[in-house]
Amino acid sequence: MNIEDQVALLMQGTEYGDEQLKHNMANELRQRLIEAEKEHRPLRVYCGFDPRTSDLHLGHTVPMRKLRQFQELGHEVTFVVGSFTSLIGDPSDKDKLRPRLTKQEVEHNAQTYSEQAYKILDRNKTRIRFNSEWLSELTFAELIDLASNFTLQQFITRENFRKRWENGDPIYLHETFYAIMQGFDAHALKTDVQVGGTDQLFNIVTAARKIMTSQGDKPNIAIILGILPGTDGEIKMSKSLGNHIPLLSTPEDMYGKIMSIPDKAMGLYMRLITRWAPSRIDEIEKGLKSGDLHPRDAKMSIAREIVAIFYTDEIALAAEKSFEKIFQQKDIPEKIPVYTLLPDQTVVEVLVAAGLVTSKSEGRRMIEQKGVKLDGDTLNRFDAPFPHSGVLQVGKRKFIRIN
RNA sequence: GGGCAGUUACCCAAGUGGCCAAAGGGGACUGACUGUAAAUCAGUUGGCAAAAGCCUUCGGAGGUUCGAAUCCUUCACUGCCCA
Repeated sequence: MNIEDQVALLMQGTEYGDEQLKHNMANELRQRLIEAEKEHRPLRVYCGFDPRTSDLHLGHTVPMRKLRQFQELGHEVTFVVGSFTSLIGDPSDKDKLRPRLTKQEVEHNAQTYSEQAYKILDRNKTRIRFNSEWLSELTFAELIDLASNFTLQQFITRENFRKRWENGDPIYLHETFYAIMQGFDAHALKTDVQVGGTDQLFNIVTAARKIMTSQGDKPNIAIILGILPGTDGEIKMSKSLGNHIPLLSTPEDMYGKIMSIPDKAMGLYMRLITRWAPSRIDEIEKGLKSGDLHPRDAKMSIAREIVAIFYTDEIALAAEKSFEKIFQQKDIPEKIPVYTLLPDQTVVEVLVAAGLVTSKSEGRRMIEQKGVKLDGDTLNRFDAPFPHSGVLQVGKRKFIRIN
């Protein structure tokens, strides 16, 4: 791929909050690509991951997709596990109990994390490093030297610190070290490019580049990716906000959840998580604008593409068929879980036992709201004995076969 | 170290002795409408119970009271001010 096309692809989905900065980064990226080509070397690209969560969702895959694009263009990708950070423990989220992880836990999480990451990254082309390798070696004197590159004002004017400052939320001194640590990662790896979300803008653009410069390195180029909204289409995808799409969803569920995002979020989904090239995305957006392409069909192709990333093309197609059956023909899907009826179970007991609802009260509510159907007939009595075997539907998307 | 303010359900936030399972908003869920959505409208949103009702919950632990989210003591955490 020629360098201009590489730049276009690699800048796809980036969000710097400042056109000038975006422009500068694109230019630097172009220069660095030219340089690397002359030197017959790939770019060194890295992204850090916090191994604390192991239940990943689509939002976590955004930087991975970007790394994959680099891999496909022949560049060298390092997946850095933020093991050092985890060992220290981050108290900034006071609601969440964030215990220090042991070395074993970090390694275990890193393992499960990377297994999910390999759905996107090319396993053979990915290097995994733990940042405790170099961060644990730093001396206090070295830390002071690194820290002297920054002023408190730089931190306090940062939006996320400023907000907390204004709200009276705690800002711990050591939180400022994270930026320094991240910068040191880039220095230790001598990276050309660093990938991260908009929340990493400061860490990458300001901190990492400054530290690298101070250590005599060429500063790395920041690829800052936009935030993937959740199923509500507005707010950042996050498990705690309940708007996430887990990677471990079933294909049908994943497909359905993607279909439920509002139309306006399609652009970000295409740019941030599909494998599509900029030209293809342009084409779709033109079609949508002119009315030649129905938004529903566009969204269906996005859903199919995303499911195919985590499963296979065949499975994605099957998920699509199943979706069409449920929503367009109002039929039941082909493959659904099975629950075997026990003697004397009432309707609500079956709902709970089959895991369709989390409590009897919720089951009762569902029935009162006419959200429970057996073979298409709405069930009205939750205390009645379960009528007969058949297909039980709860809400729009949950089905189970009752034997 | 001292003084003051604060900690409420998934999140934000009201409530300052009984009418509080706890206002309001957001989110989530269900239904109607649709294109699957969005927007809009209606409803639900601690658990158990058919229901009346019962049980658990307002940072933790004790106490006062017929009765506590609300008063007292103490512990933990947070902020502000002073040192």
